[in-house]
Amino acid sequence: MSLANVIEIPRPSYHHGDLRSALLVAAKDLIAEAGIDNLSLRKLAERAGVSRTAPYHHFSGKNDLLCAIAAQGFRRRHREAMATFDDPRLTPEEKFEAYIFGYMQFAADNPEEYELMFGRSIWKQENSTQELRDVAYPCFQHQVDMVRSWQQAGLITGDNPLRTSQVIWGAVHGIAKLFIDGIYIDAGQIEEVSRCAVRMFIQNPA
Amino acid sequence: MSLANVIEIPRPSYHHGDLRSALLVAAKDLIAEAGIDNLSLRKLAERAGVSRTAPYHHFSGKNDLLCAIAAQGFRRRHREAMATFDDPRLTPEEKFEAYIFGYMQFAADNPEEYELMFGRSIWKQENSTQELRDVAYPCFQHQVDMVRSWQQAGLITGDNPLRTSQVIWGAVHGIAKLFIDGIYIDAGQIEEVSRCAVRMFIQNPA
DNA sequence: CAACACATCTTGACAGTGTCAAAATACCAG
DNA sequence: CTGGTATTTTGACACTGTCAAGATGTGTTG
Repeated sequence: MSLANVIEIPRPSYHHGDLRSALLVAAKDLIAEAGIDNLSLRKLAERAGVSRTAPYHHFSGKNDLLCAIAAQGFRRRHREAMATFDDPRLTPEEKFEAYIFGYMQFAADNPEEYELMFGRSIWKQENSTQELRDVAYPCFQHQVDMVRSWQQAGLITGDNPLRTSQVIWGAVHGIAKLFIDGIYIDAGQIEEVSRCAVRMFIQNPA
Repeated sequence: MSLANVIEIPRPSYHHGDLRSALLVAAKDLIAEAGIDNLSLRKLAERAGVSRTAPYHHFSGKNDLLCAIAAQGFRRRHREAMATFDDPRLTPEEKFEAYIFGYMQFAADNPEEYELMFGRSIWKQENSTQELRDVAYPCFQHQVDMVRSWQQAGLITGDNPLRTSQVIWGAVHGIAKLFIDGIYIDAGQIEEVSRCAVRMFIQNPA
């Protein structure tokens, strides 16, 4: 049993073996294949080889399932971000650049998953699961910590790390969204836009 | 007959009087009341007092209707942006500030409409209507023109106006999205974040 | 004025969705 | 083996968008 299984699969279950994680895998496949809109509980159940309402014994509803998938995405992104930020071979400036480019890469590589992770459906009202919040908030906090370190290194301006982080995150998030949604920014421009963003945020680029 | 009617209502029709614009009005009401997800063609038809399939004689489908509503939003936002940018009493710096704050205000005042205008549903694939593109693209172009003028005034950095515009627009768009979707930025922070964004983008803030 | 063409609207229908209730099945502890 | 419980299934309901076919109103033309 691999480490990934320990993390993703909390309990082995009875009939199916482990329907819960099987559903999560099938859901990610469906999303990657044909987009978030294409994911329906019924198709999902059919692909997993179970009845339409079987998923309801592992997720309280569709929203619950979506939150679980999004939580996986946040975990993965968080790992990525920490890996590059903790790389001792990189200067603060290289780390900042890697953060921006890494963020855009993540969004470009997993557009549908990104759409879900930051889509309003799982966040608006009280839709977000406790699990999702527990996973996502540290991810958000890490961005603030990174920004604070860049400020202390004199790399970027701004006094309040939280506000500065919100602006920078807003920028990468907005660019990613415009790109993913097919509004105004296309694939060929994404790298140049990222570079432009890095230049604009770094102080004294001379 | 007001100017608005000349713009919004292309043709008076037969039975209902003008079902097309009545549907657009009812749709905007429904969206403002209970969100984009709450808008269904059937509820819409019922509110307009017609049968379920009547709207299909004025819009080719739901996507077509959504595009038409979004187009109205772009027209309104474009008018707003032009009005403040063409105000001769404002300095370039004041115009830039007014643009950022005006953008956030528009998003905050019409969250559901904003969600529709920049939602992926009407943009991805080939969903966008010709009318929508004809209205939105000049709106996008205007942002580039504004950025160019701010660059020429030495207010903001960056050589390529298009790239710079994409970054700045990405920033305001991303902040607006994070706020609207209820992720990490709440109503009390929005003004401070906007101010922080202005400060970060303006060159030599000393 | 009558008749035709056409725009407009309605009724009926179909496949698809999320979700609940109740019945059936499989598993484990006693 | 037996009882209880976790798991799954079948049936059902209210929705959704959309199409086909028929009915009705409107304007134009002969």
